[in-house]
Amino acid sequence: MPELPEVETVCTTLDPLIRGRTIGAVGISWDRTIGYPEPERFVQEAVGRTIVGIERRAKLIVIRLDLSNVITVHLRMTGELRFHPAPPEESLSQHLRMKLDLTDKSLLEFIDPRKFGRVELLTDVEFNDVSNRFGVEPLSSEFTPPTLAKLLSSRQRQMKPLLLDQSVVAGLGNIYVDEALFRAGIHPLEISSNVPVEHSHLLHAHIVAVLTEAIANQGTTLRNYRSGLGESGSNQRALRVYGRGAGAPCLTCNTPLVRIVVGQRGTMYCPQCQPRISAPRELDR
DNA sequence: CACTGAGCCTGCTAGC
DNA sequence: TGCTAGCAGGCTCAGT
Repeated sequence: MPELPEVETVCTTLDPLIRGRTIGAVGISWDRTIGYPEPERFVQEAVGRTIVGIERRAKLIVIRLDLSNVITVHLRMTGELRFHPAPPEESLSQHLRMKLDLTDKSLLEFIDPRKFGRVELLTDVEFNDVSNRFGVEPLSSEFTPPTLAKLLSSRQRQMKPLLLDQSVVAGLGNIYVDEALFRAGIHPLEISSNVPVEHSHLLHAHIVAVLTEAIANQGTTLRNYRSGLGESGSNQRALRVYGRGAGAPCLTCNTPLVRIVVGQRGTMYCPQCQPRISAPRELDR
């Protein structure tokens, strides 16, 4: 599923392609894809707008329009935003949920088999409210080792749910949290306030490294993810725990990896490399 | 505050 | 071969 590196890749590939183009028409084939406003109004307000740029905030694709509006796209699990320089000959994807026809005949398609993805049209002011609900951007200069140390020490939450919480750190998802915790040697159920400062500094470095490497590899393609040009990423071969089966040997120590469910999400870790610091609570068993 | 579970969805796979 | 049950999970909301 698309997380920060995948969304970043989509944005950087799409920006030079759609910047400066104007929306001529909007097609909506699954109403609930439009999260806000009502589909009718979405169309009214989008048509005629010129795209001035595209950027990322957390896992949101932010398409900046003229007249102080934005279109945000959240890919959720299986969403794909794909640009076509000219209308495809035939066979529109059966999973096409929305498309923007641009006035130069090019088009931007939103394809989403699972229908979890959402597209919204907001004013800059409304978008700022959305943006302010997200936590720190992990690749920004504001994300420092002391910043992360404080985020961990000020709460008593399990590490994995904490890192997945978009209001704490923005853009991390299941893949990169598992990978960063593995590299930092931190158990996914460890209580955040019990993580020593040196360990949190290590985690900081690994979060940055894991995301930076994934962006360099154009993202992780396990199933659906594609860039704005329809290309797969190659970061899947850099994964050390995510996507490997329970019992697969740890690449560091050969210990069989363990799979648990945390907050409804499958979680892989190495019991040898990621030991608990504090005593596990009853419920963690 | 921290945590749990339901609901949203459909393609894929394991098992019969 | 053909069918079905169960799994995958980001996010929001309601309840403990």
